[in-house]
Amino acid sequence: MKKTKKYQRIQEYIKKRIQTGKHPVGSYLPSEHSFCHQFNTTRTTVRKALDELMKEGFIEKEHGKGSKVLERRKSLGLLTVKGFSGAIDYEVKTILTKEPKVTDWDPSIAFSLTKEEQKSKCVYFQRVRHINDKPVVLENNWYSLNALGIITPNKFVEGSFFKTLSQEYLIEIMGAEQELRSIPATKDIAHNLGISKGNSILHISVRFRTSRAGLNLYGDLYCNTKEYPIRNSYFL
Amino acid sequence: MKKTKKYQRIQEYIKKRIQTGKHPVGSYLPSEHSFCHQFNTTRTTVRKALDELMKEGFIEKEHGKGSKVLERRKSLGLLTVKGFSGAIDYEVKTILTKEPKVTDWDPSIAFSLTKEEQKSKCVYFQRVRHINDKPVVLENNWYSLNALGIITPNKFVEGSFFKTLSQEYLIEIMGAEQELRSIPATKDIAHNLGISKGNSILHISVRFRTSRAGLNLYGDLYCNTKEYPIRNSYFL
DNA sequence: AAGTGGTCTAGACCACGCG
DNA sequence: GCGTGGTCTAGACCACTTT
Repeated sequence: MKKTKKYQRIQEYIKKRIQTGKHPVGSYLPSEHSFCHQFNTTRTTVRKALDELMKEGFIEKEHGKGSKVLERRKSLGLLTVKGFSGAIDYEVKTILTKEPKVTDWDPSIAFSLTKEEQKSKCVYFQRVRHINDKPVVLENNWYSLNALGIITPNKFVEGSFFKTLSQEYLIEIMGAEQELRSIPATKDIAHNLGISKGNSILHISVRFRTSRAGLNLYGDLYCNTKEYPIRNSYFL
Repeated sequence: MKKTKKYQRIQEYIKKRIQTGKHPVGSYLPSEHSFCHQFNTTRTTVRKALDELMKEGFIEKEHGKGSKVLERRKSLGLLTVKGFSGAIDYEVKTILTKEPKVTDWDPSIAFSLTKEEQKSKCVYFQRVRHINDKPVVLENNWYSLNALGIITPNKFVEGSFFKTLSQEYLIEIMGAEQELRSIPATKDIAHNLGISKGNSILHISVRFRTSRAGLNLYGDLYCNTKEYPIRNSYFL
């Protein structure tokens, strides 16, 4: 009857414990040996489970010490799974300019919606990211109401939407697609970012795919890159 | 005496054979079993070597069939290790507008050079990428003369600089850093891209780190994203 | 049925970090 | 010295693809 693989069950067990705070960020997991006892298996299998968690960015291993729980900030293209703000490596203050509310889908979304999404209303909210008290990124977010329901911002874990999804709903980001364009600022964008209409800004459209069936997160970011360019690094 | 790990030796052996064309793209590697005989080891070790090659993007596995050699096009941020053009998923024609030549370093490079690089002259060349016979990306490239020497474009493998590095020099890309800015086109850029001065374009500065000590590849890309936005996807 | 990769067992020894 | 993770052996059985 059981079809799931043993290493996957162990992997999911540990992942859930990390997501629900049983193993806080910075702490060490129990040793591989003790997992072997707990699950009546061998190190090969336990190590396979831990390898997968490492690939997913939940832990890192330290030779001679143990497996340490990481803040999940795995790079995903320009952005990170920790949140939209991850692309900017300065101190960022976030101001919610439009509270989450149910609306129709915005036709400006750069990706084609699934049939399920088209049948659903969507939840929309807007935020502005500030660096040194100057607005730098204007950010629109959408997701399907049917797939998740409305999440009120006062429920945000540490103010982060992605952290809330992971820790409260056990939803993880699985992948993303994005489009980048350089455009002149419209009057509205310019007003929000405190710049002049027509200034060059970076427009990033992104779709995050999640581990919950039918749930995608859509984002539309307008970045003033004049003082704070978007930076990131990659390693193979 | 021997310090290298067995799986690493197997990994390097197979990688070299892929890079030198002994296992062409699309073909299947010998079976895990046969590698076990060849290296007098067990499948665990062979599989570890193949796992690493999979992570590096050289192969993929097909259950019941074998390990297939891939065209190495692993995504690296916006770009790909196959080449700068990888960020644009249309048919791209490349025109070499300035042949590789030895010059001083351009102060416009967005990254700080290493001491070694500062002591060396650099090799510079410029290309323009066309889509549907329209110029879309203007690309400046630099690297340290001392670290590699000058590579003449008629030696480019299939016209690709990165393929040349991999197949002729066994140099692989290890990582990259980049900065993105939205800027108005200068007169020179506008001229090269056939647009008007002041139009919004995307400026990408990138440094690729390679497996050869002291060799970084610097790139400066000016992209007209009006008709062809930069697209990419990621999976965790 | 034969051959491939995927999972798993039950050990062994080594390299690293720390008290 | 002890506990940790890293490498490796020598098998077994399963799942998938092809003939």
